[in-house]
Amino acid sequence: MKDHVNLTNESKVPAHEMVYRKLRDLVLFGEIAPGQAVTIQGLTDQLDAGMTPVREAIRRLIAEGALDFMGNRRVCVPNLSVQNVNELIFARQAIEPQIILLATQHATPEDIDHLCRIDTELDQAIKIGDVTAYLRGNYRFHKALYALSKAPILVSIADGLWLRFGPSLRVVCGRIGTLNLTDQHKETLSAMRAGDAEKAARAIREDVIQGMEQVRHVMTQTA
Amino acid sequence: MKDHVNLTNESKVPAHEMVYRKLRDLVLFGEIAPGQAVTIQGLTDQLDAGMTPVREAIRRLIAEGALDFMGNRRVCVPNLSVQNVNELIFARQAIEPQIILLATQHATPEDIDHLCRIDTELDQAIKIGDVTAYLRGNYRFHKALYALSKAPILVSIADGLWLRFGPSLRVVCGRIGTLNLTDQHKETLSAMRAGDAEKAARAIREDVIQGMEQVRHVMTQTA
DNA sequence: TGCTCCACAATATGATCAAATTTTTTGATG
DNA sequence: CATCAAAAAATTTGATCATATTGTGGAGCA
Repeated sequence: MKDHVNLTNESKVPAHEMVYRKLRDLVLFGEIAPGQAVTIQGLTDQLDAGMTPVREAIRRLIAEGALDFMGNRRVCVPNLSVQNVNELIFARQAIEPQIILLATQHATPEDIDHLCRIDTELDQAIKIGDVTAYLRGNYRFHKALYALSKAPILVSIADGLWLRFGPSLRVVCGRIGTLNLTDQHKETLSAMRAGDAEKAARAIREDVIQGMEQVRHVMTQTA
Repeated sequence: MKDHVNLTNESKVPAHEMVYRKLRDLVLFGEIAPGQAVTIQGLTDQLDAGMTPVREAIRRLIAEGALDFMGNRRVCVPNLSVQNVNELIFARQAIEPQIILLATQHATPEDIDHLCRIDTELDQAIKIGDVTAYLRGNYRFHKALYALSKAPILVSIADGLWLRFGPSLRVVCGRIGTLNLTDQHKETLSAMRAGDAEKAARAIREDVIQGMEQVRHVMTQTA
């Protein structure tokens, strides 16, 4: 009688949560391109889920800024304007260094080892030019860093920002290639290992600004 | 012909949007106290709306951090910890001055007159000790300021922060009384009128820190 | 070009099922 | 016989779906 297995989940997570996560991933990693429309019925088919869970997931993503509610009941992944990118740069460089400052204060050597492993995978993805692996790995690196901060509100802000510029990162990679990507992960990690929170924060600020400047560069050309 | 008025709306705004706004107000102005539970069925009765719109509104508010999704499918208005307040202070003082900087650059004399009128109403509310009018007016003042910035992403972040500390402001007012409230609205406005964006930003930073310190003070005692 | 009408997609309702909490019942122990 | 605890029933609440309703964009026609 309990054999009605819920096809997609471990019968623990509700469907609307499941749909939310899938859709979030689709947007965050650029699998639904900026500008592309999103329909409720399209998603009920694509993710084969009911209509109610899909509706709820879309509302959540709209509230987080990952989707845009055009006036006429139409929903799509937003295109970033140059002005938007400037706001994102300001917000990230204002928030993330503080998160890393706190993270450094809480990080154990094991935590830092874990971060190093993620970063190594990242380098590998860059070397072989696997864009999807790079995007996911880069996000995973930053997320792991956030988790150490024990600062849920700041993290939720930073997460919301990712949802906004994430979709454009695939475009950026396509334009400049993974090999030309730079980051400050190594510098951040060595500062963290040394327990120098201020220095780690400065390194991440560099990392953020470098990355976002590349986005700005590409967006300026496109617009 | 369209005289089938929908009791609550102008037959233009969808029900889920209507429910969202009402519920948002209820939370933002502390009419649902921090810690208090929120049930779907309770809201369908209280706001007399269908189940689907209520569901979507709740999801949105959860995504914005205004409501908290406790594990067992239970939802409530979050209680702020001292740690949370510290995060909020940091985030507000990092973001809002930039918004006001941009706002000052776009503000016309008429805009500033409008802000002055709101601030006058605010003083009135303080004088007669009308807590609800004070809370709403204070929010209205900051919102009007935000609107001038033309920076939608930064504004949505700031708005999200209000949703988190707003519920506690009523508690703060109850504790220290409206007459002991201080703000830097006059200083901000005169700097804006003089076109000194930097000074206006500094004034708002003062305003934010002063206000949030009062929250921290009360929360420290309560916890 | 501007109008009417049609089809489709989104919105909203209420029913149904499942899970969780609360209350009641019952049994064991001091 | 009273008290407490564990189990079971009942009620409350959430999740999901099928379906009805409404509104929007576009096709067809003047």
